[in-house]
Amino acid sequence: MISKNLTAASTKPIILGILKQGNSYGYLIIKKIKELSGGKMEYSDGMLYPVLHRLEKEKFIKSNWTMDGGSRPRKYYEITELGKQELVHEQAQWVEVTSVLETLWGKTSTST
Amino acid sequence: MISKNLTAASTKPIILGILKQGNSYGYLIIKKIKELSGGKMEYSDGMLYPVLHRLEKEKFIKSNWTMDGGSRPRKYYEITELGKQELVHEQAQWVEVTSVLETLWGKTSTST
DNA sequence: TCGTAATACTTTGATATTCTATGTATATAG
DNA sequence: CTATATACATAGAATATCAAAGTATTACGA
Repeated sequence: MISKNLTAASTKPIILGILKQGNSYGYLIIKKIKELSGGKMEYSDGMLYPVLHRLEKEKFIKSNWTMDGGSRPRKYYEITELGKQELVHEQAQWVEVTSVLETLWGKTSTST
Repeated sequence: MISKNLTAASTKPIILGILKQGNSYGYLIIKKIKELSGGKMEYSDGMLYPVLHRLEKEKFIKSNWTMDGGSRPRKYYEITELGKQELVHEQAQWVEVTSVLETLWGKTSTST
């Protein structure tokens, strides 16, 4: 299992990344994350929905209810332009930190 | 500046990584992180010391006071065997999550 | 030698975050 | 008709965080 901190740090870029691939809704996003991580990351609904609400409040995503004939209502989320910008920003930060870590890992592994 | 979440997620591997390179003490660790990140990550002392205490309590690092002639007392920290194992573990998790993100980034950038 | 800045470590507690638990409701399979 | 999966929502207990304040020593210029 992925640690709490790391989960927290990756939640935003993962959700935005998934939505950049195409619109989706809460329940499906949870499944997609589980699938993408090979089961290593698993969000409960109580964990994910509040994050979606926050991201929407911050204008990174927007939602609209859909009732595809027959199925029950779903709240589809879509990434906004602002959200795309934020994703780029998140990406840059991730690379930044990873680079610091790689410097350290590189140096620590020289002893073979 | 690096986001709070990402800072939180990287604190442990960064500290353990620095100490794996060689013993160090709080004040110097703060400076080293700032230097390594090109100023993008900056810990206040109030942020770092409690983390060191926690890591020591968890047996990932151990400390001993030194009084090199002339200079004031310093609490040097050293990584333990358990700490080295934990670092490997942290590293694996980081790679895991980065791989999920890269999958998403890869797919999102196909549109050129 | 006096004052200031840098070094060095510590702890408290207000503030913010998180996520568990719980609730609602529909669709579907058996 | 019942159990389970789907689908979304939120209160608030529990926890984590970090700014701020405190202590003390050394270095250094005036």
